[in-house]
Amino acid sequence: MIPAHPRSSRVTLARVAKLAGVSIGAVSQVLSDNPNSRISATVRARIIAAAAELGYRPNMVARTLRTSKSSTYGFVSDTVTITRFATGILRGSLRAAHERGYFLLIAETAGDEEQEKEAVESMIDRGVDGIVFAAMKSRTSSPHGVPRWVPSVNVNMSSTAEAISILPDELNGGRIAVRTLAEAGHRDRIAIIGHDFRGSPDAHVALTARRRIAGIAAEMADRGLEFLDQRACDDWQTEQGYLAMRDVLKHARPTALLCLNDRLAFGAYQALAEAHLAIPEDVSVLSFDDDEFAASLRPGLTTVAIPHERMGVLAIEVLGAPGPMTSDLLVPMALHTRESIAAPKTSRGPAPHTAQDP
Amino acid sequence: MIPAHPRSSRVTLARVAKLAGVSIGAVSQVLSDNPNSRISATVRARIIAAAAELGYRPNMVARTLRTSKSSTYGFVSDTVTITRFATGILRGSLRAAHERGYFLLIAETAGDEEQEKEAVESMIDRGVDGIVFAAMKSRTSSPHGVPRWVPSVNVNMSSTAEAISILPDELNGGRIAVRTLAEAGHRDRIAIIGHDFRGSPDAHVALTARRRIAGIAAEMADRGLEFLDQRACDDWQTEQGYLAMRDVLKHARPTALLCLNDRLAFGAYQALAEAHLAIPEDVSVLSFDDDEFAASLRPGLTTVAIPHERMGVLAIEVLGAPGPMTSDLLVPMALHTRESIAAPKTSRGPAPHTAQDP
DNA sequence: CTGTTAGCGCTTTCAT
DNA sequence: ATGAAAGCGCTAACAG
Repeated sequence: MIPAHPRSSRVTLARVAKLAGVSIGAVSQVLSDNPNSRISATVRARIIAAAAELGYRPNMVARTLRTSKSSTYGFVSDTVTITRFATGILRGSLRAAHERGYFLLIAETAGDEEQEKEAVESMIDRGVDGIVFAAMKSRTSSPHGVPRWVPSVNVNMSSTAEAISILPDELNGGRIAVRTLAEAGHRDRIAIIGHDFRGSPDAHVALTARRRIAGIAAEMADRGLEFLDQRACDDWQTEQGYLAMRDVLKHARPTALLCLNDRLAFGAYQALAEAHLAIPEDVSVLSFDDDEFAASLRPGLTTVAIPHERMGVLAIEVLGAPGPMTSDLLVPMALHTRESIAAPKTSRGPAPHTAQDP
Repeated sequence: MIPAHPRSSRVTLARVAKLAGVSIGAVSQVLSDNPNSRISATVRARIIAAAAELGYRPNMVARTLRTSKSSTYGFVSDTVTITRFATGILRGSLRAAHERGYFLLIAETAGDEEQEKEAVESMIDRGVDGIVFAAMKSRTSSPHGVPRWVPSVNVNMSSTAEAISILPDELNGGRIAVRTLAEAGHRDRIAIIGHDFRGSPDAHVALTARRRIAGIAAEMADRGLEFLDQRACDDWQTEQGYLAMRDVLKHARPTALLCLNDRLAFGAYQALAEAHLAIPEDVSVLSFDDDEFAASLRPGLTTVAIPHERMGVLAIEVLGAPGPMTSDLLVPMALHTRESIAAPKTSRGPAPHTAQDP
């Protein structure tokens, strides 16, 4: 009796076996490329032909049940969507996963620990082979309650768990920024927005931002440079950038402006425009992140980009790697050059590369 | 002999049954809330207690194999990430799915038909209960090769397939835009950027955009209004907005500007600033989409928003609905009011709501 | 009312 | 070299 099956009539190994005139086991061996099993070439060919004719596709659910291997990773983030940061990571992971024949099961937790725990459990119930934790806002995450036998990796968040973390190399990013400005010829008239290097470190600043700041400070020191002016911002949003820049212009006339992220720079652009100061002729602007709108600004904003996608790719590679890795991964940040930087008007030509005291 | 199981020792129904001193079947009935089976309250309590004590979690893979129901939907899009549009839909779907205990399996196809087909097949291999197709760029999609017995729904794309589509109500959105401007008092000096209403319809314009344009035209006609000036743009990017606005200003001096999307408006802002024209005092600006940066502009851009999230939510609701729906769903667009609109300087006060001929 | 049984489709020993 | 058979963990139909 042929039961009218619910899911239409998906082709199973049994059907292929019957058509090829062999056993189910034999078909399985051939179609799942089992290495240690010698099936005669003729039979093998017959099986493959039968499978093709029937349009056989393996039932991954059954295979997963049998092998405890699902070709699926979980991807949990406080915000998967919204910001370019999160979507960049997702994009990278998606691509890397696809290349390996994997799919991603997504969950968004809004930073809520309970939701995260629930998501992780549900994912494990569904047999994921590993989980990537990504974060926008978090500084240091608490352990997410992943059983030891489920591989996991943290992206853009350092965790107290034993899993490894993938982070942008903000320290070097900060250095790159200062170097870029210095090599364009800016030395004594650089202003910075987002942090006050004379004050104590902002308590609210996230971990990675702190490294960014440290990198900037280090490179400034190495070159014997000091900021002409600096403004701390309690939040790195457009509005604060606008306000801070207006403030700066009341007191000083920088040739270059370093913004701690693109949104601040966006605000600064507006303040600069209001003051009828041209970018980059009057003041060069450099920032961090390479947000979506950075290329749409006029002139295009030169910025030290966070390697979102690369980080997402690495996350998948780590999950797929055999042994547990030991140390965190620092992914290099790269300068995305657009039109917002020029040599200062007053002292033309690039400055010498070596540090020089005044 | 207790085999050292691979996935640590996940608690199974068998373990719970043993602890509770009942059969596996009984436990299954209780824990999966099988309605038609009368298990005595005492036994039921004993089972629940045992499950709790052991921390039992159902193996969804096994359950799926048995029931052909995975509590998982596929989400395939040409670009899941990058644009706010796509991520908004994803966000909505994610939330709605979560509320129903569902997860989303994601795939990004870059608009490639081969990739899409492959993704769909792989998802079905994994037993998804339905698939949502979302699109950024597409106009009309070809059928995606989904078997009839897998529910599917299209978001922001009309398909030739028999699945229903969820689309923004662009026609009304266009009307809202014109009405907003008219009610603010703008009548005879409205310029528009992105399309030339005197020419033939731009062949390259996507389907939804075409409806947007039709809505604008209809509302203008209903009110007996005509555009002071208009510029077609072959691509709705920031740069074209800037160029178009500069052009407009050479010939005309509008009191209001209608941009066919936010990026064009962003460019127009820049041209307006260059011309030392203040928004909204000198010219009001209104556009469409509510892109991420719309709130960051200065002044904040008033825009007719695409209901991304709502569309994403509806997609999941449609998949979960019992019977196949018949007609497409048009989701209303809403005006997001910010600061870019004011009454025109020349003729103060709102215009009468009824249309009036010149 | 409860326990036993028969698979879902697949992989993997183990006999032949 | 190939086929038969035993489950992975669960649900649903059927005995008891």
